[in-house]
Amino acid sequence: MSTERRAPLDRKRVADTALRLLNEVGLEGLTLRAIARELDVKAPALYWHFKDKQALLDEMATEMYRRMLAGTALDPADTWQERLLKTNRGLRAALLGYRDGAKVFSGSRFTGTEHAPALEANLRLLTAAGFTLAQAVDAGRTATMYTLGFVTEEQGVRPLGGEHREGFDMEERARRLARFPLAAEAGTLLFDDYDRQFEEGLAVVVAGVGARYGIS
Amino acid sequence: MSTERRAPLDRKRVADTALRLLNEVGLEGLTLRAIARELDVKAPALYWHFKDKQALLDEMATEMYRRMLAGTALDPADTWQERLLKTNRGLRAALLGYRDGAKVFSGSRFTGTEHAPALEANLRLLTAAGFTLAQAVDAGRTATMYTLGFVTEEQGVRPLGGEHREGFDMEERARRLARFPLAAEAGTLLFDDYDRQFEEGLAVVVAGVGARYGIS
DNA sequence: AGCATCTCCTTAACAGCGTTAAGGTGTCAA
DNA sequence: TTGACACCTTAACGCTGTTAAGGAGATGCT
Repeated sequence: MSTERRAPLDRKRVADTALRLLNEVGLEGLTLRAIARELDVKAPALYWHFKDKQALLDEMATEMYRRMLAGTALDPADTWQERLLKTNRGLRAALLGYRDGAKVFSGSRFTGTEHAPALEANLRLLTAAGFTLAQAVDAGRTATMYTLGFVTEEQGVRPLGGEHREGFDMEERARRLARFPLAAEAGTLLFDDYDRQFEEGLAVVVAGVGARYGIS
Repeated sequence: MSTERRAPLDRKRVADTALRLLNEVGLEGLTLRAIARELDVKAPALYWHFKDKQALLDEMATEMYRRMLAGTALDPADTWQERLLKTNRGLRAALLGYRDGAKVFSGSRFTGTEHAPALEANLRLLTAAGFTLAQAVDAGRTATMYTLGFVTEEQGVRPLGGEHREGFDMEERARRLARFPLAAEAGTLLFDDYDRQFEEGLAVVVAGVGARYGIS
């Protein structure tokens, strides 16, 4: 009979475990009871560390953000275009790293101030490149909103990189849209190669930032 | 004793009622039992008309889209810029018309082919303006993803145009970010005047479409 | 007229959810 | 030895989406 006592939980261990579990069961399967079972604990124990489930989701989002920072090398010599591309590619990669990652992320708020250094660095780089502070903020937000929207949609259609959700039979779609030739032809373009789609849209946003604020 | 018999339900009546109720109770309060009560019916009755709750949410999203089309006047003489602006302003307005509108919308798929005529019209206008079909699709998608991401965030912070969610005290934020002057100063810019923010980002996207595809 | 069929809804129930209340056990300090 | 505190358990509550089974009213067939 083992008298080994499990080390006490802390917020980070809970969030890490929950993130790992998220990839196995998805957001709708991510119940407090399942997380607790994984931690060898009963569900109400989690309420000692988090005031409710949303607080745990907030911590998970913060941890996702930390891992995104760790996975995105920010070179101070980046041009503003490179920086915008890098941060948004990094954001997408981080979100795609978890099933329903975008939903978890955009439904939550960060718990600390850990996002401040990166925000500061990006604002500094863009203002140094000639943007006003307001322009830098608007540019970053526009790109971020695009990325969040894109990945949310991407993960809604293709939850973990596998099959499509039902109702996406291309042949049947083309038949239904026979009276709308452009829309029908667009079908193959609409659902293929998300990497290319994302890069294309991101390039549009970056080009727009340069064009609208007159900075190249 | 009234022998009046309620007219039988249909999918549209259910979806309409659910949309009205959504604005009173929000997505998390939108239970099948609450919807059924509103329709003077018991919850399992809804399963006669919808195979599950997601099917009802899909119908609601489709109805939102119909109302967006009805509220957006599409002039065939629009320039491509005007068309992009109009459709995305209309999309945002439609989403903002319902509590958690963006979440309902982007978590769902349309039920029919009713989106096809508008899609066809937009693709026709953009290709006539000189875009290739692939470019037109990419341009429209980029703008739509931006709008969906933006409104999702907007409604997450300010669920129905009222107060902010807790944790958005500006003074306290500035104090915490004392070591990050640009980030601190950006605070007032970050959370003010969503209309202006949205228009600015949309203008960036439209400018980017023109710049990247060389069409003005 | 009588019987069957189909539509639309009800009653009853199930497993599972987030959450709260109350209490127990181990550890460390006085 | 006593008390306080950190951390977790057991039990329960009201709620959820969903299924199974069946009943009432209209419609059509013989």
